[in-house]
Amino acid sequence: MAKDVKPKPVRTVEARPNADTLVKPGELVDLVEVTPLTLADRRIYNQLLENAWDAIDKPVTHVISKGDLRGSHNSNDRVGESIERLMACIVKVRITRDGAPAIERVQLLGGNIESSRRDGLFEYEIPTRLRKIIKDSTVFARLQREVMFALSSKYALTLYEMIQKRGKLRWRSSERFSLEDLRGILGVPKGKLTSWSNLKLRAIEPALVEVNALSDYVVSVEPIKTGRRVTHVELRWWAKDASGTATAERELQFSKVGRKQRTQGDTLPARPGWLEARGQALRSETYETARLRHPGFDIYHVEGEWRAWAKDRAPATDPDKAFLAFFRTFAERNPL
DNA sequence: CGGGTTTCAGCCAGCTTCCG
DNA sequence: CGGAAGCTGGCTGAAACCCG
Repeated sequence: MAKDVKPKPVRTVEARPNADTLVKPGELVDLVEVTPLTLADRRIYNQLLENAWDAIDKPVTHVISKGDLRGSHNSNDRVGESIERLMACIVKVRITRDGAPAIERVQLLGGNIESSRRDGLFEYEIPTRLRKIIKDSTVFARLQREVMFALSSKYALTLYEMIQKRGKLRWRSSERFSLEDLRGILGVPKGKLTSWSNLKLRAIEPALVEVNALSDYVVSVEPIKTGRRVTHVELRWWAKDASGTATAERELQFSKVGRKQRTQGDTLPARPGWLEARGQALRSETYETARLRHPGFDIYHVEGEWRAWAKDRAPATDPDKAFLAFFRTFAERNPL
């Protein structure tokens, strides 16, 4: 550890959870490789981290009631299985050490004791090396517990964590991943979802729908091709405006029954790839406005028409307004 | 023809209901 | 009350289908 450190950036350890949020080290989100964990496992692990947070940097044994861990399941039987999976899980963590990239390997969970009483306590330790990772964190994610518990797809939680972490990074709002990295980060088991189409359909899209509906960020994933093959994706995100955040909060109050219908009806489909090739996406509010003003129209089709129309003209000073103006005339000329 | 998308049926986890 | 059985919906790979 270098002694002559410059002014330190915010460190994960300095961020304390409050009633509504819990904090998870940013580095843990970028799992390069992980043995498959279920959604319940991840939730339990986050609970354990939060519970230990006040003394996370000390070599002590933490204690939590098993009742707090079992979530909605009406017995403790699965807690033990989750704990075993967590202990067996060895993660490779991509870190920066003295400016150079490095890979660190560590178990998620140290030794522990599970009392056999039904309402018993669970004692556990955070591995030393993991504590060090937490201490060295320069990026942190603030996880809203309510959102975390509402997410139902196992990939949605991971995606949400990624965005929470990256959302704090003001100086960028997109990042490129190779498909292989993305599978690793999302925790897709080895050998599963090997084709892009299946990966998109089964992992990415369900996760996007949920995260967009329930978090305070809007997220999109665009495929990037090398030749004809999709080899990378561009992950973009931006903060929702106030009304979007309010909608997400309101949705969290509802039962999750029927959420699928509501969120799907409420979320714009992803911008198709062929449009991407013809110009940069407009602001999300613009699409939202267009959708509200002209319900029933295929927004991306109209955008295509607009791009074709505008191709030979001087670029508009305000493309968003120009598009909305074009949309109005288009809707008048082509009533549904 | 290569590659992406849609559809299908099997499988499994989680939840609810039933029964002792 | 606790466990077993049954149900439901999501996840999955494969195969059919579609497109440039």
